[in-house]
Amino acid sequence: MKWDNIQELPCSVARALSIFGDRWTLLILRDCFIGVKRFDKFQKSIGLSRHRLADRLTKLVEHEILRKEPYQEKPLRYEYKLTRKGVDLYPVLMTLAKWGDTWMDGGDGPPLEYTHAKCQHKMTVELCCSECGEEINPKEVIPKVGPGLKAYSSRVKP
Amino acid sequence: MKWDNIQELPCSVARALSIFGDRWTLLILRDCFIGVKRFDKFQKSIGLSRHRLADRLTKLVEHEILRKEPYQEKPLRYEYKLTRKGVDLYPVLMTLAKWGDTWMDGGDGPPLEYTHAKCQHKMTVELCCSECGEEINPKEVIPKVGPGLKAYSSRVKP
DNA sequence: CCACTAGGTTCCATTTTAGAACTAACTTGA
DNA sequence: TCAAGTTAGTTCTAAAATGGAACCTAGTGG
Repeated sequence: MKWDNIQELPCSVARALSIFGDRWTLLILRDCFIGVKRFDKFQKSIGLSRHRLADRLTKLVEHEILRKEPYQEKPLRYEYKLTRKGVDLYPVLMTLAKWGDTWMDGGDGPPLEYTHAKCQHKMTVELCCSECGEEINPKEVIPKVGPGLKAYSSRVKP
Repeated sequence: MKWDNIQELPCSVARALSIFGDRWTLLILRDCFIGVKRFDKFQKSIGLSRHRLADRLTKLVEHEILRKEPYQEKPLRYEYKLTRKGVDLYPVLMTLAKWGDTWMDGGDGPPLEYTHAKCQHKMTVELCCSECGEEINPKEVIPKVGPGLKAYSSRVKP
């Protein structure tokens, strides 16, 4: 299976990863959430080659995860901003960061700590049920075939 | 910057991605959560080359995200099981899946739907504050320098 | 005029990957 | 007993992706 075919699988994880399942894209998005907007800033912050960076930014714009907006004319310059679709990736980044904080801190504690403006406490993120609000235990979540998988099956072997 | 150096950055997202920020590893872990345990099942389910699969499984075992356990002797065969560290990746997979369900369903609806055994409702996952339990809005989370970043800075330029 | 900034693009050597074929150590059925 | 099947890999090679340096374009500041 080639990477380019992965987005056709009837799996939301595979489809999401077809866009940012590579070395650098999620680091670019992490930077977006901490306020980085310009080409050179991304490059210095992340340390990837300009070549790759240009490529990834273009891809993110194509997928409408970032939007290019001019911030000056003469010479015309753009900055990259998260769209709604991009902001929606916040839970992915935060759960990744929490896992890294827990398992990869090298004994030094988390690189960043977070405060919740609403309740003013130092916080971490938790995964909760949209219906009862309780914290999720993986064993208590039962996956069932949904409409997307049914539609796919009927197309593949009708 | 080479990929091999990424895990040394003082960033939990980068460190986490140094293990599974590639094309296939998160798909292997997704399969683990739906009960896949054996080499051939992974290969058929995901469609990556046997070569890559062997490589990724070895890496996941080295990082103690999976554990190899014999399920028969003569010939000796192992299966791969999630460790505690691996199970802790559940929120990452579920938030990825939710994003894919929302933005990449191709109009067919989600491939899988989930029921919460505890409350018996069809559910999605939400990101909540560990302290006040309210749903997280990215704008209300304030990151501050933590001990991990301080320790790193004092090592790099003391 | 010269250096500098910002945002790329081009080129090429090195790395990584995909896919097919091969191996090893058994088990099963005819 | 012997061929075929199962499971879990490993080896090989061509093709694709990557990293890094140099170059380009369109300005600004001195």
